[in-house]
Amino acid sequence: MLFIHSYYCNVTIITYTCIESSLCIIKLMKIHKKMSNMEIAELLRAVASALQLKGASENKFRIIAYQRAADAIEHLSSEAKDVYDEGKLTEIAGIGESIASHLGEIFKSGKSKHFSSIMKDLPPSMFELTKLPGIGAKRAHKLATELKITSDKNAIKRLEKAAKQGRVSHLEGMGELTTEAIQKSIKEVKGRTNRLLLPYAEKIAFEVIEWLKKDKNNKRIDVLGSLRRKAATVGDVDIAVATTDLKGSLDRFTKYPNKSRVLERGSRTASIIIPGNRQVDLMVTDLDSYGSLLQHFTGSKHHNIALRDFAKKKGLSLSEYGINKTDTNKLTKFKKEDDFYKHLGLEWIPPELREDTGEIEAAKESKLPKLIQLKDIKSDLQIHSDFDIETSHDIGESSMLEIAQKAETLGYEYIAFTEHNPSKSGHNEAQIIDLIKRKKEAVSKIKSKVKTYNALEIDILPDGSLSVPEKGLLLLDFVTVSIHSSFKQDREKMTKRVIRALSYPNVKIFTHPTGRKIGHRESIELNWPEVFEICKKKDIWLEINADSMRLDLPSLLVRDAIKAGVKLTLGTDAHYKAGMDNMIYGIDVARRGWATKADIVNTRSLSEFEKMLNSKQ
DNA sequence: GCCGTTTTCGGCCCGACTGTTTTCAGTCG
Repeated sequence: MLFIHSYYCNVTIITYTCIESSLCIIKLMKIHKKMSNMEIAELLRAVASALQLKGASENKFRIIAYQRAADAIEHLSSEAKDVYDEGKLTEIAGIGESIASHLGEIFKSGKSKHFSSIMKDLPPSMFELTKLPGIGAKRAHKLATELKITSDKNAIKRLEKAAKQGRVSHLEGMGELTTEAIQKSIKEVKGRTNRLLLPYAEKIAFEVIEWLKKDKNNKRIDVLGSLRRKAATVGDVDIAVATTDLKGSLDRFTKYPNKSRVLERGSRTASIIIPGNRQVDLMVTDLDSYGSLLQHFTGSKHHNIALRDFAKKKGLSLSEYGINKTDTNKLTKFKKEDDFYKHLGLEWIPPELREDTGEIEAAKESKLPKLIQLKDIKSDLQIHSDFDIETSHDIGESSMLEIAQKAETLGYEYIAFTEHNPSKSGHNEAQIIDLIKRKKEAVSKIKSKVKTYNALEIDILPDGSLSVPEKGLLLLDFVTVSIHSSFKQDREKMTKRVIRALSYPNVKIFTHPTGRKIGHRESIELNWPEVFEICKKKDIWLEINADSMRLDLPSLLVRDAIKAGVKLTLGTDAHYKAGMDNMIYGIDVARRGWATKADIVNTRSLSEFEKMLNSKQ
């Protein structure tokens, strides 16, 4: 795992990390009562693979249905088990009566007769082998049976050995090149960090784009895929180029100096591997079709499938080349992406919304939200200065004055200092109060055009009490609360804990509410509808933490919160002044959660914000 | 197996690339 702090990337300092590979920690697939969404998704994909082996005798759309169901479960904002308990599994798009009943059986009894019978005669190893790029169900099955690799334990390792011994190339339909491809795949999967955090993916793309820009025939260059949609994590880095010389553009790309090897090279696309076993893909086209290409490769897959379904009903067929009128077979090309959408009778849909969660219907009715932008932000509501408040957590590295000056350059009107509370074990109540008073005084002495608030980020203890006495809470301009311990409490206990914490006086923001650290720590379990209700009632705001490893609230919950009428704040959680530049990653999350300017508190002017603060319950 | 602006039955996105093939299968996005 790569872990680098304070990496300088052009205009901003970012902290980034690669995420541990889930493939390194191969979990054996077992059906049990408390299956997580990830495990269920894996199970449903295994069922799809099993069905695939039946070939022509199997309805291929049944296979696709299982794959879609797997995606649907994986992208849920709450645990499937909880949805089941509420009797709402079939309300999930992609889950019908049949799959819902099989999942129900699993949650009830820890077993599934149906799924077990589908996979009964198949070697468990094949489901491990399908995790290798280039190995689908059929090859996995062939390899597993012919090479007599049956157990899922060490399946990949055993395949590697067989390939080395030349036993793979003897199999029908697999030659030397297939053997080589398998060996490379294994090597890459072993060393692969699964998905990249957004800033790191942006940095890779930035460097490749700089290289491509030197070819004057490359007229337009954009990122594609999840990177363009600003997803929290990115798999492969995809780039589009509009050029007057397709071949020349691909040539330049495959000669990228910082590559490990060229993975593939066609007449319209090429892929390279860069150090870290990261794949970068290039798609080239002429200028006339650039809009269509951008649309196609921005995805998401689900958005495109839904869009094609929508087009088909109008007698149109979509591809990266343009829109084809089915009856006349006439292709219309698009230079600009918004013309592509217009041709379908839709508003241009911002990439962040392209996940097939209602954006096509909204675009049709011209009801897409006017998404928040970085320039709307007038404040950063979570910053840690170097004021020594004697906390057991980390303190900041920049002074209050430096931070205020930085806020001025960002054009902010106000900011909040939200250092962690003084350690509870090292101080008695009087000492905690004294430290808060001293901090208050320090804040009051800052000379800046920017209004500075004296707040704190206070621990929610395991029982839901706060680590600062009530008298201390009232000395602050406002209180932010968050969980920094006992993340594993069950849903009921955690919900009670959070609701108790939110009931203390002067609590205004629940910061990084899920506590997740992408690739390192799962979200806490919480009854979100209940928490939303309390927040709305007590006018407490939920933070979207812009730290790229947190991005918390996640975008799905952002959308749920907005629907529930809850207001949100953005905070960088900066521990050094340059960290305040990370606000853009919070904006990305907010946009993916369909947030408008009105939904985010710190788009308000200082006077409006003051009013909101003072309308305490 | 899922789902409904043509539908409770009959559809279900579309094309590129590779390898092992002589016209296609498998995989990917």
